[in-house]
Amino acid sequence: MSDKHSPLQNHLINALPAEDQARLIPLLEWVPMTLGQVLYESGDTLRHVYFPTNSIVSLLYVTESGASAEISVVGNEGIVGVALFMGGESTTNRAIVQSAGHAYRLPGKYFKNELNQHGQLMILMLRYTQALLTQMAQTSVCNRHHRIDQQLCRWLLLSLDRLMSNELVMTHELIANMLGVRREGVTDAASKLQKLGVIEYHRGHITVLDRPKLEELCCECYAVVKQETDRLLPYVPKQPVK
Amino acid sequence: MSDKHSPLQNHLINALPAEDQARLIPLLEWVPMTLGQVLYESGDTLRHVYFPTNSIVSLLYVTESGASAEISVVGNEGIVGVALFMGGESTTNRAIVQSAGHAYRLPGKYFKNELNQHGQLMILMLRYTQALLTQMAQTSVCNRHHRIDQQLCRWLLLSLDRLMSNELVMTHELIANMLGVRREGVTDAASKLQKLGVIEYHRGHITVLDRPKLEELCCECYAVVKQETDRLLPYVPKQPVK
DNA sequence: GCTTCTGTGTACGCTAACGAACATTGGCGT
DNA sequence: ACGCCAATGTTCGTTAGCGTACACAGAAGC
Repeated sequence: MSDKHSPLQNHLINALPAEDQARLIPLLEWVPMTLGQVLYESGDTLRHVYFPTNSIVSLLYVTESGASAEISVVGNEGIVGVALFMGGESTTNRAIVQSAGHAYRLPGKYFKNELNQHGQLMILMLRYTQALLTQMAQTSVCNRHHRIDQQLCRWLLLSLDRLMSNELVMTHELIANMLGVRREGVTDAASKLQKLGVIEYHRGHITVLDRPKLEELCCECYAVVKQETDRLLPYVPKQPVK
Repeated sequence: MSDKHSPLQNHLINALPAEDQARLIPLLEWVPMTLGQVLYESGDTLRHVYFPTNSIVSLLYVTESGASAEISVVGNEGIVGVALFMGGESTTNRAIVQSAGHAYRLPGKYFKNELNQHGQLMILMLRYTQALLTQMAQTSVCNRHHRIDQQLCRWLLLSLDRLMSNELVMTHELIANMLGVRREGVTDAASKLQKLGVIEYHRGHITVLDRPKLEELCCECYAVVKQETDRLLPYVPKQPVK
C-alpha cells in the first residue's frame, strides 16, 4: 500500500469548503484499521468519529441469541459515529472493521464543536445520514424478500464501491455473519457465482471478474442505495488521489 | 372521537420550549388522516412534514415486483418527512396512513425556516432521527432472524404504543403488507395468539387482551426500539391530554 | 331478503434456508 | 518437512414460509 494518504480520500471531508477543511484537517488523526477491530459496541459512549479512507466498517446488530446482521456499510463515502452528532452519544449497534486499511479519526468534542459553529459540516452530515437511512431501509427489504445469492451480489457491490481494487479479503464465514445467514449458504451462493465466472475466490480472497454481470444478478437493492447516495452526496474529487 | 385536539399530543411538539411552541403552533394545520392515504410516494418532493397525534403512519418500501415491507412506524412520538430537514427533499419510501386519525401539518419551507433559526427544534429532530435509525436497524434484524408470529407481536406492540386504545382497526391482509409476508402467514400467527388468549380479532378489528403476555411472546426487537426511543426522547407531558 | 364482496380459515405441494455433521484441502508456523 | 488449523465442500433431514386454490361466513348494498 502506498504511503500517500490524505483526508480528502474521504468523500465527506472532500466535499467540505476549503476553509472548513483547513480548520478540520489539523484535528484529524490518521489511524490504522485492522480487520475485525471493534470501533464501538452497542451502548458504548462514542469517543471519536471515523472518516474511513481505504477501510470499510460494518455496522451490525447482535441479537440476544448471538446471531448477527449487518445494518449498513461505511467506507470512504461516509463517517462512522453519526450518533455523536445526532445527540444520542451511543447506538444499539456494533461498528466493526470489515476491510483493513486506514481512517481519519476525530475526537467527539472537536467534532461537535465544529458542527455547532459551521453550517456546512452539519449539512453534509445530515445528507449522509439520509443516505444511511436509505441503506438501512433497503437492507431491511432485502432481508425480507431476496435470496442469499442476490444479497451476496449486493454485498459484494457495496464493498467493491468502497475499495480501489476488485479483490476482497474476506471469508465466507465473515460474509455469513454480515448477511446474518449460515456460512454454508454463502458458500453455495459464492460457488454458484464462481461457476458463472462472475467471481473467483480462494481461501479468504474473493476477486470480482465480471462486475456488470454481478449487477445483473443482483436484486434492485444495490442500485437503489447507490443512486440515492449519489443523489444526496455527489462526489467531485477536489484533489486527484495520487 | 373527541374534538379535543392539541399539537401537544405530539411528543416532539410537546418537547419544545414554550417560546418555540408559540412560534410553531400557529403555522400548523390540523388535518385528517384517512386509512390508506398516501402522504408521499418514493421519489416525491416532500411538501409538508406531519406530526401525527392519534394517527399512525407507516414508511414502507415497494419492490420492483410489487412486494412491500415496512421500514418503520411513526405515530405521535415522531414526525413524517425527515428527508425535508435532512436535505434530501425526497426518499425512496412511501408514507401511508396505517391507522386513521389526525395530524398537524407544516409546509416544508416554514419547517426549514424554523430549523435554521432555532436550535432546539433541530436538536429534537436529530434525536428523533436517531430513534428512527434504531427502529430501521431493528426491523432489518427482525426480518432476518425472527418468526412471523414474533414479528406480529412486535408490530402489534409498536402500534399499541401509538394509540390510546387496545383495539386496532386492521385486517390480516394489511398487516401482511406491512410485514412483507403472506396474508395466510399473518392469519396463522394471529390465530395462534388468539388461541393463547393474548388477542381477539374479528373481521378487521384486533383487540389486545393481554399485553404483558404479548411482550413475552415477542422477540427482543420491540424492547430494543422502545428503550432506545425512550432514552433519546423521554416523554414528559407538558399539558395533560384531556 | 337477496346478492355480493371482503375477511378469514384451511389444505397441498414446493422451495429456501437451517442445523448438524463430517470430508477435504491449502497455507502457515515451527 | 511436518502437523495443524482455518477455509471450503458436501450431505441429510427438518422447518418456516411461499404460492395456489378454495371454502366459508359476516357485512354491506340493493
